Amino acid sequence: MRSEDDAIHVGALEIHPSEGLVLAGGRALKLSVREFSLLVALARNRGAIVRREDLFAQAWHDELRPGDRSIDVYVHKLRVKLEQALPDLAFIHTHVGFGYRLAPEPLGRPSASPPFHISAAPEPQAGA
Amino acid sequence: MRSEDDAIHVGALEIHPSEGLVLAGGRALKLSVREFSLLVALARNRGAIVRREDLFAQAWHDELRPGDRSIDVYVHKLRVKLEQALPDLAFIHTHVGFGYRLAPEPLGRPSASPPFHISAAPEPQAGA
DNA sequence: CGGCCGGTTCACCGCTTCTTCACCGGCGCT
DNA sequence: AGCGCCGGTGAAGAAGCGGTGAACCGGCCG
Repeated sequence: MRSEDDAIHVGALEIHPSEGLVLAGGRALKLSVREFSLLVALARNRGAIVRREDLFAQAWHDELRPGDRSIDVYVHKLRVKLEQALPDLAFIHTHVGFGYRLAPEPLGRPSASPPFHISAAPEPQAGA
Repeated sequence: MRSEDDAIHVGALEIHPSEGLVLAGGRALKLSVREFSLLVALARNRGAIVRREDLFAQAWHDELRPGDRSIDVYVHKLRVKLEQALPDLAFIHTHVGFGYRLAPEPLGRPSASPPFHISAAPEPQAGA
């Protein structure tokens, strides 16, 4: 009750950066420190595409070295846990060559009427 | 007796901080002073993740020294007594790297049956 | 005086977490 | 068609953190 002032809401996700707590549909998620940091970094820029370097800087407090795949691994871990908590929504979206974007979108086609429009994003949906 | 104003309810737990009394499913628990203080500290922040330093400050009224494992030991003692009183619920949850959280949750993995209701606004946030 | 009880500290151990590697499929480019 | 870039994913290995039983201590009560 006291910790809602700093909560970030992303769809059914409720993130409390200062507490290390994430509620998914009301249920507490069990995230590791890294997973949580990464989610917070994405959440602070929710709706926008965040570059890998920025994510690493915000979540690892260090500089991303070439060849480091840590972010990919943790994005995957986060996706797994989020999907298991909220199976009907996709939260973390990949923008190849740009970075990741956090937003609650229904599975399947996120393009019926996307609230976002990316100017130069090459959407990989063009079926051959 | 009926000081309900200061009673903290956590699932089947009923905690009376000012009386030193804890009822688990109606039965009184026999807790030591430390155990009780720790439980109260957790209960006052129920649902939230409480850092070890904060728990120690609230329950021991002292500053947690590095390497002090007292909290771990007492969390364990509490878990044993709580589990023996209410075998079907887990109350104290560990969040590695963050702290502990008090909340009644069914054993196993929280999957498709939330222990509590949360009116998480399922906003598809499409409109805009 | 001896036993009991609660609190603290210690030691060991198992699970969790983090990092890195390897492999794969998709895609654009040559 | 072949190649290289990029991200997805599973796994291995090492390190960190927390769980747990027991020893150790001091106070209290019988």
